[in-house]
Amino acid sequence: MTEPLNTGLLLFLPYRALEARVFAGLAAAGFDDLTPAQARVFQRVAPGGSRTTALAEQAGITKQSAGFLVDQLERAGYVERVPDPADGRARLVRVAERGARSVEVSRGIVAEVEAEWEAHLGARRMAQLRRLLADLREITDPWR
Amino acid sequence: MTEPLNTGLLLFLPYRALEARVFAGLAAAGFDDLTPAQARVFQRVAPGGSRTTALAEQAGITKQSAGFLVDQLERAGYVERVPDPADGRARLVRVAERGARSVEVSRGIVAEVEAEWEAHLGARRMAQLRRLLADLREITDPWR
DNA sequence: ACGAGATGGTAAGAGACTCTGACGAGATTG
DNA sequence: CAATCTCGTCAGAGTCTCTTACCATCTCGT
Repeated sequence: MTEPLNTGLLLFLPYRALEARVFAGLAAAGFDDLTPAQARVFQRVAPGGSRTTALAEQAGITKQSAGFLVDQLERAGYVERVPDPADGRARLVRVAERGARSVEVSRGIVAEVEAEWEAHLGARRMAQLRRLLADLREITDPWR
Repeated sequence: MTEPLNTGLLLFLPYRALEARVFAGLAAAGFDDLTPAQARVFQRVAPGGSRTTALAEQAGITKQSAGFLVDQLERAGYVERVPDPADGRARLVRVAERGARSVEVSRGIVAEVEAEWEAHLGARRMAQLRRLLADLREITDPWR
């Protein structure tokens, strides 16, 4: 892992840069109580709601940790839990009102950063990058 | 951050896949005492040695946390600390013997994964991807 | 139907990781 | 030489994650 520049580090650097920008922007917009760990779970809540177990798998943590973080997100008003009509054991985690507002803000920041990247790379190469990453996802993302 | 596929998530997925492979391989090779946090610091130790403060900056953590992790890495034999001849306050963190062996192993695993990616994308597009990421690094990596 | 096993979720406790604030020792600048 | 900066450490607290264990509910085979 110590050679000049392996592909992993090359992937990680822009990811972290983007994440940092989103956090700074959210904090500036009043969403300053969101921690990185909470955000990584919140980010994966599907439009129709997600089960805690599904969130845990996709975030790469145990369901206990996911439950812990969802508790905090619920207390802070980012998500709400409703019973899952399809399964009496399960509850669906859904984006709540405050969460939806934070999504709006972060969406704007992501668009801003992506615009900067596009300005640096050029529109054609930016599209190329996205296409390459999407292709790579086929063999690196266990969830589709 | 909740839309179907922002570029950040696209970057993160292959990164995590690679990291997971390296960890599994290291553990299988007997380096099973290395934690993710330790590895993220260890990964950034420069060939000639690095100062704790520099490692902290590059890993995006405080110098206290970095010192804590270097302590563990030292105890486990991955790194050693030597006085910095250029600065009496500082000590240089260098890769130790066991650390060097782990680097060899992880280098092999990274090469293996990159070969799989190349097989999936094709040699030309893999090179394209690396070039694009290297370009992106210019505006997302504060350290060069 | 009904029992066995799988699955969604929670609880308790411990350990790992990180932060803020404060500090000493050495370097740098004027 | 004095003021200031930088490297690193210590102390304490908070956050995040894990393992182990458990209950409730669903699913499947008989």
